[in-house]
Amino acid sequence: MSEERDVLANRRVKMERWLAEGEGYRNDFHRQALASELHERCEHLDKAELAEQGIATAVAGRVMLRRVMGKASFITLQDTSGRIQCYLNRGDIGEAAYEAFTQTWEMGDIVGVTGTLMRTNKGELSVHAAEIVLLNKTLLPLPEKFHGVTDQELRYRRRYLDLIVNEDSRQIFKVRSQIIEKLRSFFHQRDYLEVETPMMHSIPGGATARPFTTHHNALDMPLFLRVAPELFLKRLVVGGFERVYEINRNFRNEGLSTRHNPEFTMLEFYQAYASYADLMDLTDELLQGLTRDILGTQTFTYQGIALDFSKAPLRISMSESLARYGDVPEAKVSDEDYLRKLLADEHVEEHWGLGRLQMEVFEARVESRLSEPTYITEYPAEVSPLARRNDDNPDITDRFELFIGGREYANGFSELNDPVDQAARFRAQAELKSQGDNEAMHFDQDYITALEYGLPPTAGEGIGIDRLVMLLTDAPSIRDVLLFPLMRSQ
RNA sequence: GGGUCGUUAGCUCAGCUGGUAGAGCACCGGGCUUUUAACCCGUUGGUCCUGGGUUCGAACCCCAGACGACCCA
Repeated sequence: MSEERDVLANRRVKMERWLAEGEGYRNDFHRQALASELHERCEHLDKAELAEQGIATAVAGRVMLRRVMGKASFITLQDTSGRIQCYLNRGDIGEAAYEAFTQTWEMGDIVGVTGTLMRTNKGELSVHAAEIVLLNKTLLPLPEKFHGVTDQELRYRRRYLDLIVNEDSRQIFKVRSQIIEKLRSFFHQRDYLEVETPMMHSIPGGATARPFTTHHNALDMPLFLRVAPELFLKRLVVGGFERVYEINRNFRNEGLSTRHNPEFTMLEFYQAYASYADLMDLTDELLQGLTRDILGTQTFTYQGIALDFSKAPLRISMSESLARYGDVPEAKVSDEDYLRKLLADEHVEEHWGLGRLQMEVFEARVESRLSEPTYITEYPAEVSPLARRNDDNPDITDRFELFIGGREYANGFSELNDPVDQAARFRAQAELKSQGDNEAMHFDQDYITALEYGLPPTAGEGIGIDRLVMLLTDAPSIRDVLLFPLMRSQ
């Protein structure tokens, strides 16, 4: 391979030439406009009007396209807002600058262009350059200019390349930011206080999930990355912050899939003097507002599944859902032996009671069939260690989960505020843990103490933000909505 | 953990029944003063994922492995 023909060596040579002959890494170029601003501002101006007005501007960005035609050239710059074309004419910018452009500028370089706005014969808005500046060079070539990066792994591992090249990907993360902004304003409008609670827990709690473990050296103490903020948020309600929410990361030591990343973002919110039914109403409002504001419509498709958020989701109880979607005869819904037989192919523990069996059958046979938005209510107490028991039936709780397209999006319930019952439920969880269930909860005495000071009647809910972003951006994988998804190290 | 598919030039991809590899873009040289993935002419560029095996001969067939995507659990 001859040196001059080697792409990488060539770029190094040009970099050295630029450092030797150019102005180096300067940081005094002042951009006056973004690409999108110029397009908006000049939308209604034709070629003659632009020529007459001679609007001066300065743009900066990365060179994405380059068309050299002898003594004149076009380059297409990309900035955070979009793309703008620049017209470089040797007579206008001078022979030396034009020579530098043709000899040392490359695709991917970061440049500044000062000039006046014009429209080409074909009607494209362009900056007619008076002065051009090379602000930084790329040592590595960008991906192919038309196809970009299509290799999924490379898109995840080198997200910056994906972002440079794929507008769709940039759009997903802009929408993600908008969604989070909307969520914050939704809760602020309703007098919720945004709080941050610990990510490092000495006793992991708030969800049945396996935690990551770590260690604090100075205190010589084991610590766990949180699996949920729930128990801390309820301590705050005990403390008198009657409406709190947190948007932050949770960590669960589970496998990776298109729906699971070990760290993921969760919204949790708690409202005193509210019930789980109030939160379903609130969630309806939230989703209707989000779909309207983000998508501009309440009917859309996710991965080909038609969804309609203009009407409130169905609300049906778990046992009802087993009969309606799970092909469980109504008379058998509470028949332990029958349910156990249904789960013959699954992992089943001898000590599981009716509630756990119903939950397992639900997950195996019902969940994936809940295509249109549906709340499942009346979860068994056995699988809901933090939820308030139902007044009419102590074996079930005032809890719901929201399913859309066969996937869980939200989990909410009236909070268990009876410290004696909560202690008993913790003991049951600890017993499961001692039997080898590493997803079971620990006994959290400090949380019981907090409850003993009195938690007002409260309802709380968690919504997975990543899944919500997937839903609203029609993304097939959670990795598409995480800037830097966890990847096996190379 | 199981199944399916994939891995070929810097990038995006072809490559037939097994006969030792091609295109476009990028790069290099030349031409071109309103182009649009600019164009035209001429070059250059390969650990065909890795290791075995079959064969006169393997990118291609077989075995094992690595990595990835998707589906299932």
